[in-house]
Amino acid sequence: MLAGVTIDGSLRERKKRQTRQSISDIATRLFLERGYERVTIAEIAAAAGVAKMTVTNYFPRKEDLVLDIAEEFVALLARAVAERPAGEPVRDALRRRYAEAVARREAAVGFAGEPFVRLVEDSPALAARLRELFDLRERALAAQLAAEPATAGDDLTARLVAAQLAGAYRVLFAEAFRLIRAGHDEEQVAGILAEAGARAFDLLATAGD
Amino acid sequence: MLAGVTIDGSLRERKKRQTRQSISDIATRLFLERGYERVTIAEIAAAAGVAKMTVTNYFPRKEDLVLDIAEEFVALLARAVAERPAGEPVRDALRRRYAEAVARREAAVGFAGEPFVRLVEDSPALAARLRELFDLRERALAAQLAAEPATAGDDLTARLVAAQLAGAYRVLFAEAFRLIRAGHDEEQVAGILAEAGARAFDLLATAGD
DNA sequence: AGCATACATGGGTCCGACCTAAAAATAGGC
DNA sequence: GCCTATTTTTAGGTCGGACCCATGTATGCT
Repeated sequence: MLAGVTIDGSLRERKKRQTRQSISDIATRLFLERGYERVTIAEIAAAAGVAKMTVTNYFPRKEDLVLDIAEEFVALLARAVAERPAGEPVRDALRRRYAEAVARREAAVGFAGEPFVRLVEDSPALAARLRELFDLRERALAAQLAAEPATAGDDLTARLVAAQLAGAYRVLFAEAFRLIRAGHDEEQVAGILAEAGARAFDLLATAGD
Repeated sequence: MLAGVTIDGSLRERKKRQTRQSISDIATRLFLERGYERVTIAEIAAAAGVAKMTVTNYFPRKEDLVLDIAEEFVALLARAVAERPAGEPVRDALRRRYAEAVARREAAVGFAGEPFVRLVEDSPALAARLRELFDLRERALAAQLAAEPATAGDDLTARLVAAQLAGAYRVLFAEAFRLIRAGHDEEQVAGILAEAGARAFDLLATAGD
């Protein structure tokens, strides 16, 4: 409790992770088979062999069963800025980080299987949750920029710059989904996005520093 | 029917508008009194003296009862671009239109009473709907830009530029809400926004043309 | 005036979100 | 190893929003 780090190897922790993973896997399978809105929480619980409330405990909202990378997704840009080498302009750091994410086929920039892409884009609830995540990402970046020496104190400018930069990432994410839906394979998508990313960041004014 | 313009003075049309307006007014009053989530559709229907389904017929989603300016809100930017004088750069048109909207205290750029602002921002459902409207606004602008001679054919660039421009409007809208919540009166808000708008558009690269 | 259309009604279903009390499982002290 | 405190899971329920249907009623058109 005090030493809250009840090591993640404890029986309790392990079982929790197992239960969580099992629920998530079963839910994903059902969603891909039949579509997001046509699977109910009760069905997932039944299929996973747990109580309805257990599903809700692990995933407060149904959308969380699908979009389970929230933390990483939201923090991506703020982290890239915070961890950049001293003296590097913000825009350069984000351009670099984007290229890296594409090279690594990271989900946070839009890499996913076609069925998953369709699942998310065809469901109003999931699309709404994705918008919310983009919004949180932009806010996190704005907070980080406001804490930077260069922008310090000027919150409005920080928010404006964050909107420009996060906006580029968001459009590129949508482009990734579009390409995947159009049937391009991962390698093609990566190639096109690398070039699109370069163009996107060239378009941006040298804002931030 | 064929000459579908069954003039809006017909009895049927008038009654429809009355019913709609009456439901909307009563709903707004209840929401401001008790908060969005603590008023049910059934209560609104009862207070308005109509059937539950009638409320649903006019306002398919509960959020529509509050955010009833969707069409105007969504079209604002695309329209400003479409209707600008020949030869005027896109960015200039939007800068001009923003100043005009502020001068006119238009709701589409964030002018509203403080209770209304709190109502919207404190409700997850309404905040989500607002995000959706911003998204639709950006898409409408992107579509308009893609149809412009200068950007024609390059959809990705159109989407990137639209994100930058619509992003500025979105941040300025949030700033308006923030100022209103902080207790500034309409005149103060207008003054601050006029200046903030100028800064926001200065920050943007000369994109679009 | 009469007929087709469109609107409103009431009665229902379904599901996600949430609650509560109690049961089951585990961790830690002894 | 046992007992107790804590955490996790369970069962069964309420509530509200979205939706559907058949029916009734009012309006517009000819």
